[in-house]
Amino acid sequence: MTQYKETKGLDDKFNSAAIEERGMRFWEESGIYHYDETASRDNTFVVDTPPPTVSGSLHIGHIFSYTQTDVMVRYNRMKGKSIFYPIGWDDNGLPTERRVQNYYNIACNPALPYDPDFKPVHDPKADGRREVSRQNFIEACEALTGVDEQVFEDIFHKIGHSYDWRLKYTTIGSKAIAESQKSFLDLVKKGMAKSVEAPTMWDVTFQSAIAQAEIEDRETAGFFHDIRFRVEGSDTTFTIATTRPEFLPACIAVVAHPDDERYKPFFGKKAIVPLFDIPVPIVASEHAEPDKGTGIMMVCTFGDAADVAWWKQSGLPIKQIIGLDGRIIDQVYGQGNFVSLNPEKAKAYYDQIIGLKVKEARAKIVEFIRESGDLLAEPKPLMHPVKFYEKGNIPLEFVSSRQWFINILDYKNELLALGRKIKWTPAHMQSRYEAWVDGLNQDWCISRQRFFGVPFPVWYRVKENGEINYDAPIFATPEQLPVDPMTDVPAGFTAEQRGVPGGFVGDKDVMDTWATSSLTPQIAMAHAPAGHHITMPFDIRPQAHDIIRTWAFYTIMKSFAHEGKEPWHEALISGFILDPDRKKMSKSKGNVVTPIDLLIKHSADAVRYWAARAKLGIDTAFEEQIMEQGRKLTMKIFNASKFVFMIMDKAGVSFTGDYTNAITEPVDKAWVARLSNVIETANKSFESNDYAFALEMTEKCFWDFCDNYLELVKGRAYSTHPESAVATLMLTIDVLMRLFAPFMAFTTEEIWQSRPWACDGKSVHVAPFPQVNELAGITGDAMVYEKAVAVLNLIRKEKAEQKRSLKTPVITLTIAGADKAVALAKMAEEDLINAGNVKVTPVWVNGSDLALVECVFGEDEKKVK
RNA sequence: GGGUGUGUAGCUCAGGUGGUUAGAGCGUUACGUUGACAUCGUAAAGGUCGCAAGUUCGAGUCUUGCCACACCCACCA
Repeated sequence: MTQYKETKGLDDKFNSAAIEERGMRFWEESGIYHYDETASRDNTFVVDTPPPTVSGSLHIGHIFSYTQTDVMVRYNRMKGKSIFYPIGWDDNGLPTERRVQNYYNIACNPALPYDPDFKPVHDPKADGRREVSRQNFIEACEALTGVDEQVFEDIFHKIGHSYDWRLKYTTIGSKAIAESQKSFLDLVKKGMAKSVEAPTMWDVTFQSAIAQAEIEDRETAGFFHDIRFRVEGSDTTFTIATTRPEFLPACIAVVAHPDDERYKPFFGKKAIVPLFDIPVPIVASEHAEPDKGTGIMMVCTFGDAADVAWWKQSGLPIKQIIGLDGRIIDQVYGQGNFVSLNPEKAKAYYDQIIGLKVKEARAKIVEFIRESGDLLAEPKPLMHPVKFYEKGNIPLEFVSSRQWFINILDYKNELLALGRKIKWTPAHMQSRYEAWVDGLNQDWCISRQRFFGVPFPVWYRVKENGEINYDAPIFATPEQLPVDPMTDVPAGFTAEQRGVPGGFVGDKDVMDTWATSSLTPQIAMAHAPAGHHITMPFDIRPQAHDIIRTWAFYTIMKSFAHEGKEPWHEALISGFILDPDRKKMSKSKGNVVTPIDLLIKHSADAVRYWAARAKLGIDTAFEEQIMEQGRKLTMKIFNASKFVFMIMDKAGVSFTGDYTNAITEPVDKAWVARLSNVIETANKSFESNDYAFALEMTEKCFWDFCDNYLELVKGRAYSTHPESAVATLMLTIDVLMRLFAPFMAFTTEEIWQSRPWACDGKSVHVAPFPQVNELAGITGDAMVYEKAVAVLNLIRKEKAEQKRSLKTPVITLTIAGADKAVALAKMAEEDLINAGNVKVTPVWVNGSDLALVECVFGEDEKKVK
């Protein structure tokens, strides 16, 4: 059996570093965090751990929320459950790609063949960015994430998180890829995934489609442009106010509200777009609001989501002018859909904006309409919300392209219903989920035009004329997974047929990183030992509230599609760490403290204490003082325990293991009743995920123990009849260490292993969490203890007020109180005499509240000397 | 514009089912301990529990309205 340490007893001085070393090694070697796959599902606590993104450094926010989960897990472990607590690294996706590109100075070119001899080298200064094949690029990603992951792993070990490291996975690992592809094929089979050519939100920087969940609004400065439009066949004009004049050449219609008297006469007629002289229908539409702008607006290809929606139902021609690179496309005005009453004039204008970026084109068009007199007023500045990709800094555009979509809009009701089957802590986080599902207006676009991600298990036939036939994709078979269509060959074809007429091509996109992350339960199960009994729903999903719309939502969606039920019973939503100015801490503000420094400075248990003090879902200020408080607490736990061990040693009591018969004094039994209350509260709190309250009550009880109970009984423990007091002290340490264990994982282990009694060498973390029935038969009337402390405090207070030492002897003492109170306090008379250094037998008299009637001090012993 | 949450001592936060003079830690000040304690204790100062009504014998705790802040969602001509 693994031994915790060579030496017996506690060190002279509290040394957190040494204790942490011992704990880490002991837990690792004894394998107490290993998942037991033979346990039944009922007897297993299953956690859907969030895999942290490893591109970059670990944030103190990770430490915060992951520690809260660890506390809950430790409680459940002590309740005797087998624990399935996996850990994974989310290394798939854009953040990793960008880091790898810069770190190794390489770029991915999927057209290149794999180079088995390529070795990535950290060389950011090298000239030119070397292009490598997708497989080589992925290997480079894996190499770098491997390094990053080791750093993360070290920190999680140091903070004492109790993952089963044997279950470790990465989201770019082959099993995770296989799971993602399996999920995709299942969605295809169920008719929920389809590939369509449609306008989608497009980021021109990353040149990829993105999903609704990755969009964020930013208040952006812009200008209103009042532009004159003519009504065809008359001199009548009207004014359109727009922030995006560059869309004039892409205008397909003009709309106003059907009840808008100003524009009613125009409906059915045509408007003439200035500069380009495009005749477009003037249409009545509910989605135009009379009181916004001038009440009449242009519909373009495509200014915003409303344009897209309107275009879809109108059947009007598409006039795409913005390309995938965010520049104006080389269209020929006067041809195809680009009709004009004056094609040559239109072409002359349009040709001048071809190839320009959107902003440049806008400036140019403004220049033109100013010259032509169609700009009716100087542009008016305004601030308005504009959609951005959350990681980008150029506004999104709607661009038509072929993408894979998952149908979510048709299942909103089912997804809401599943959300209601999950217990959310805090409960109000459920409304965030509901708000998000309610507000969904796009299906989930899961294809990304990137490289480091899960490829689609799909190929397309190449027609004899060289065109790609997207209508009948060839899907991989389950046996082929994981598959890379860029290198693997579909059944029935040979490698030589790639890219040739009559042959095939692979789908070159990769999946949205959430398409993989949303499968963390399935991925974790794929990494579990054979014969495991894990099933969905999992027990808990811990996560932060910012990713309810992504991770939580997508996981529920996938679970709905694949399992037909909710992915977890409970969602535990953690808050954020705020800096002292109440702002979310972020790297860009430079206010991030690295976790490793905090662990060294305050100790692991102190940082755990800080995290566990905060309730779930509550944003918490970053306060090193709380960590300092935690450090003092661990030290106090250590010293108090050491003191109890010392008392035991001096008292020379040989303990038989039977607390029930050993604890006989009323005041001791009363103290046990106090303990019993705390045990009940702690259990109740943990059951409702309120670990913070369990900690608070435990801590309160512990200080009470140190300040009062210990002071009361230490005299008796040194006396001729120490048995009851010593047994109670031992019992208290036994109980308190287990109550504290989920929080102060290291310190409690040190003390647990150093007990001179009942120490079987097993970890405190697999000892049973204290239960009230352990103390049945011992507890007495808690009031005995309370009254005794009340009297002791009267004496202490009197000494403080007289500015006398607490050791000052009392030579006359008369205490008044109600009969009942006096009777209770009297039961602890011996301890009161000891603790108060009372030299006489106290006189008890009848009164109302407990009070000192007479209290005379003798000479301080020190001064006498 | 809709929603959720928060508003308690200088700071960070507790305050179960409404019940005596509203709590803790940190910070400040003054004493005292320092033979378990790189500590700890006692005490002081500091709060109209965001504001206003209401229910109640009684409200920090329940109801309504308002104010401020944070976040989420939407709009985004």
